Amino acid sequence: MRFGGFSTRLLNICIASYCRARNIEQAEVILIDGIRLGVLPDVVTYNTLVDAYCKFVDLDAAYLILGRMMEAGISPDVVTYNSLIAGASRRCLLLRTLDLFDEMCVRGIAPDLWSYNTLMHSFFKLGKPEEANRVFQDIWSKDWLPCSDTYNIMINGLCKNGYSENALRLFRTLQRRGFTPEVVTYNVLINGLCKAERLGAARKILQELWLSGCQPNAYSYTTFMKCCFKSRKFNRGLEIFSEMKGKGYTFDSFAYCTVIAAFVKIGRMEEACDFMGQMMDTGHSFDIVSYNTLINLYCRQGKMEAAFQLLDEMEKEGWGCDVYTHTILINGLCKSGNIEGALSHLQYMRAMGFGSDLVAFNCVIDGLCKAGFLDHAITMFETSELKDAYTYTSLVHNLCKARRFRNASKLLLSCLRNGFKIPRSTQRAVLDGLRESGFSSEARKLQTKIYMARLLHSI
DNA sequence: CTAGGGTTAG
Repeated sequence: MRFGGFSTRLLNICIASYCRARNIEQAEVILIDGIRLGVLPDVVTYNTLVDAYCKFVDLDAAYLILGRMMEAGISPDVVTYNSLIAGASRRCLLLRTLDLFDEMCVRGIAPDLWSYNTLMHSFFKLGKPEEANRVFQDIWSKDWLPCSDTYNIMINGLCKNGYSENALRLFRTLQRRGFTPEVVTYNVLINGLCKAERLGAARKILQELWLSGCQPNAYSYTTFMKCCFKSRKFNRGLEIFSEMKGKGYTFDSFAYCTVIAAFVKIGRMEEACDFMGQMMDTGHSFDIVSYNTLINLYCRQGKMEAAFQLLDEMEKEGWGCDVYTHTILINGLCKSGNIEGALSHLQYMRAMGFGSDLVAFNCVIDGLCKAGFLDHAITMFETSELKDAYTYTSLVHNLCKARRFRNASKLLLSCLRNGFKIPRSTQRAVLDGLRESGFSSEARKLQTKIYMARLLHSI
C-alpha cells in the first residue's frame, strides 16, 4: 500500500521528533492517533520508542514496548535489541546486557556489528578493557570489516580506561594501514588525551585534524576549548569560543557550560554570570548538566537560596538530581559555612541510593576541617571505606594549618603507601612544619620515605 | 532507531 507506507514513514518521523524532545507521552499519543486513522506502526516506530524509553525512562518501560510490538504482530529486530543492550550498558547493568545479548540469539536474531560495538562499549564503560578487547578480536574473526565506529569505540574506551598510549598506537596503526580517520575519531582521541592530561599530544592530534582538511565540528571545538581551560589558557579558550560562534556552529549548552564552569573554577564570577545570561538568551531549554552548572555558579557565589530555587525549578521541569547536583549542593553548603546542612545532605544523598560518592564525601571532609571540626573529620575518614588522594590532601593540609605536623606526617605516609598522588606543596608543608617545630630528625625520616614511595609507586 | 563534546572535591 503506497499511501500507507508513506504515512507510516511520516508517523515515524513525527514520533522520532517527539522522542528526541524527550516528550514520549506525546509520541504515544501520536501513535494512538495514527492507529485510529489506519496508519500502522512498523518495526522502526517501535524501535524509536524502545530507544526513547531506554534513554529517558527505564529499561522495564522499554521492555514493555517489546511486548506491545509482539502483540501487534511485529517481531523485534537487531536494532531493537541493540537499543536495549545500549540501555542496559548505560545503566552499568552488565548481567542485563549479557542476558539481552543471549535473548537476542535465542530469538534467532543474529547480532550485527553494532551489537558487538555496543557490547564492546559496555565492557569499556564498566572498566573491563580485557573483555572489550576480546569482543574486538571476535569482530575480527567474523567476516565483517570493522567500521570506523568500531575503532572510535575502541580508541575512546582505551583512553577512558587509562590506556591512552595504546589508543594513540592503534590510531597510528590504522593510519599506516590506509584508514583515513574521520572527525569523530580525531575528536575521541583528542578528548581522551586531554582527559589523560596529555595536552601536548592532544594539541598535536588537533593540528593534524586541521591539516587533514576535515572540517572540525562543534564537538571538536568544545573538546579543544575544554583542553585550553584545563591547561589554564583561558584567553585561547575564549578565542575558540568566539571563533565557534562566529562560524555559526549550532550553539547548544555544551560550549556554554564549559566556559561557565571554567570561569567559576578560577573565581571569575562576573564573566561566568555574563555567559550565564548569554546562555539564557539563547532560549534553549536546560538539561541536567546546564542546571548543575548554574546551580554551581549560585553556590560558589554563596547564593544558596537562589541555588535551591533553581533546584526546585529543575525538578518541576522533570529533571531528577544526579550525583553532580548533590555534590554541588553539598560543596555549596560547606563553602557557605553550613556544615550541618552539608552533613545531612550527604546522608540524604546516600538514602536516595547514591551510595558511594567520593567527591561529595571529600567536600564534607574538607568542610569539616575548615569549620574547625578536624577531629570529627578524622573520625569520619577512619570509619570510611572510600578515600583517595583528595581526602588525604584535605586532611594533611588542614592538620598542617592546625600545626599538628606529626599527625599530618603519619597521614601523609599512609597516603603515599597507598600509592595516592598528593601535591608537592602539601608534602612540603608537612616537612617544613616538622622542621620548624623542632622535629628535624622526623622530617629527615619522612623525606627518605617520600623518596622511597616515589620510586615504588612512580608518583 | 544504535558511537564522540559540556557539570562536582585539594
